[in-house]
Amino acid sequence: MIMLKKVMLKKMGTSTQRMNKSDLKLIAVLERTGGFASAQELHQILRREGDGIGLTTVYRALQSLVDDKIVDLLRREDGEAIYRLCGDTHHHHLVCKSCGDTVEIEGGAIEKWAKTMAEEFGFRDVGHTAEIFGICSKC
Amino acid sequence: MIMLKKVMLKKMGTSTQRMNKSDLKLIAVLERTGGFASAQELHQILRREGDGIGLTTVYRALQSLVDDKIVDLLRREDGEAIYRLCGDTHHHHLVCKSCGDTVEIEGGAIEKWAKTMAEEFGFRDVGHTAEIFGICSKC
DNA sequence: TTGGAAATGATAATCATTTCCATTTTTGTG
DNA sequence: CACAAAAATGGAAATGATTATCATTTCCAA
Repeated sequence: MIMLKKVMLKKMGTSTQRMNKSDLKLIAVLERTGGFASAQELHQILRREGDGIGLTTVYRALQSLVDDKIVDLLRREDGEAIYRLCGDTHHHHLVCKSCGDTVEIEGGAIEKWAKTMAEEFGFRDVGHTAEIFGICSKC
Repeated sequence: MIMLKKVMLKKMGTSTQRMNKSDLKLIAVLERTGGFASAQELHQILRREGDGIGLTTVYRALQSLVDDKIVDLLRREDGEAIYRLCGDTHHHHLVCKSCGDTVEIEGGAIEKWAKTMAEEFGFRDVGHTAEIFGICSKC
């Protein structure tokens, strides 16, 4: 798994902490399933496969992966958290409120806007979040 | 209240149902507070003002306003539902990660970006969120 | 081997949101 | 005005995701 290696390197490089077994399991499932999945769903998948991992550990691993920017956290329409492996580039999302379909989009304008605004108000060390949601053409 | 009238007409026009007292109360609070608010917060505000409205009713009224597209439903980062009047020109925030100070900023570039992206991918009925985080000059 | 730190997972707690249901208010009609 | 039907209301309990607690287990360096 090329992706898995890349991800591991990324984490080892940016953090002093090692990646633990649970983190790896979660990454593997997310890779395999491809799309989004909630913590509950990921837990069920692992259980179904005979893994005795606890729900608590799933939440903890996901949280740590999100902190390390290895996994993206988004929200379903009902507010439930859903997770997905990040790509390497910083991107934003266009999410369908109805079917959950997601498109990764360019955010050049946003980067510029964030930078400009931060400068104007004397902020430093800035980051930003930006998401667009609507109804996709299929729905 | 010009806005209030406009909103009422909109509702009466698109629905056979009349707008009830609770709906009006919620709209009034949302107008007054201007920004976003969660159901719990709206309930507290009304209670604080001596209104004995029940939490259930607040949720019901908000749901109905959302159905009638009078109110937008968004999500906080933690998944809690937040509501705002549709058509409000909304602003974005520049938040200091250290002291919590917040500046309301213009988001013209974002609005345009969101619209462009949505069109490009065939999405309709779109909204967006965008926040900038950083360290302010005082910190 | 061993001592301590990190990881784990069952259970309980938390919190927003929904569901249920009995009561109250509103509405239309004679 | 009176009255029955319909709509609205709100308290309490249920639900479901997420988080906190804590005792136990695993890992690893010395």
